[in-house]
Amino acid sequence: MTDVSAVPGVTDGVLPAQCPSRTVLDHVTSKWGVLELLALSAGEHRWSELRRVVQGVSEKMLAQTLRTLAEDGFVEREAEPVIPPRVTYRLTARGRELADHLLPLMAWVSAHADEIVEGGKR
Amino acid sequence: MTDVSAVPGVTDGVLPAQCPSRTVLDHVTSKWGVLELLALSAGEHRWSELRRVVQGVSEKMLAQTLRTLAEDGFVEREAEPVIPPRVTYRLTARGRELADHLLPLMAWVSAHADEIVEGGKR
DNA sequence: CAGTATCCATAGGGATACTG
DNA sequence: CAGTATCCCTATGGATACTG
Repeated sequence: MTDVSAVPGVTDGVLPAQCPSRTVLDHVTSKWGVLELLALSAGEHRWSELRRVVQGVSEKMLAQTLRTLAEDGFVEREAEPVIPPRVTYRLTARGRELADHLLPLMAWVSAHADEIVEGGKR
Repeated sequence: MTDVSAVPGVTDGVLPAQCPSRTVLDHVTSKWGVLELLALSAGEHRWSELRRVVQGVSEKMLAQTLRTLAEDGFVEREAEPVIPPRVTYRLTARGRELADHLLPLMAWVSAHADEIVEGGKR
């Protein structure tokens, strides 16, 4: 069993509705957010690489989620003033901490995904 | 650093677009899904308790996400044929495994949420 | 009590075109 | 190359009413 008490308020209200945790959680668990964090956990990437690596993401969504991840201090953006432009994204220290918690989850999910989707509870 | 290679395809394609992992990941990281799993990780709950404990969730969304979580085999639904009806939800073995990976993440997020939302990267 | 059904608003998100 | 800007559509999700 796990130490549920490590998460505040799990017995009474499960994250009190409008507390900051809800916001951060939404950013972190967003469809494209996780995949981008996952991609960057393997090392820094340029914009065009991320577009390719995070299959299916639109430019709009890539820009949007990268911006919020940067605002939350998970991702660092480095723009070199050259032509053509060259922009690199990498995890910050905080982002790496987060990724350390995200990766085991992702690993577990991708390890069990097949039996889950086809077989249901069997 | 974390062992990125534990997640298949992180260097090439980050979860090959239409592989099952994407689907399961979406269920698991859905806005209400995480909160419900979190709530149930503290112990079994009745429908009405979940409504109250997972603050802000609508009946529609509660029903919908509980159903997909049940289909994925994370949650077990027990309906006792009494009047008034009494339905209890609890984690399955698989659900507990998942929660074990989810809880550390949640704990980290709620521990750091304040500094993240206000201070940005500072 | 534990849902389902219905209606409706809005935001998520895709495609395309344009720019420094 | 690395984005923004725009249009547009659908799915998410809230509120309400109804049922076994």
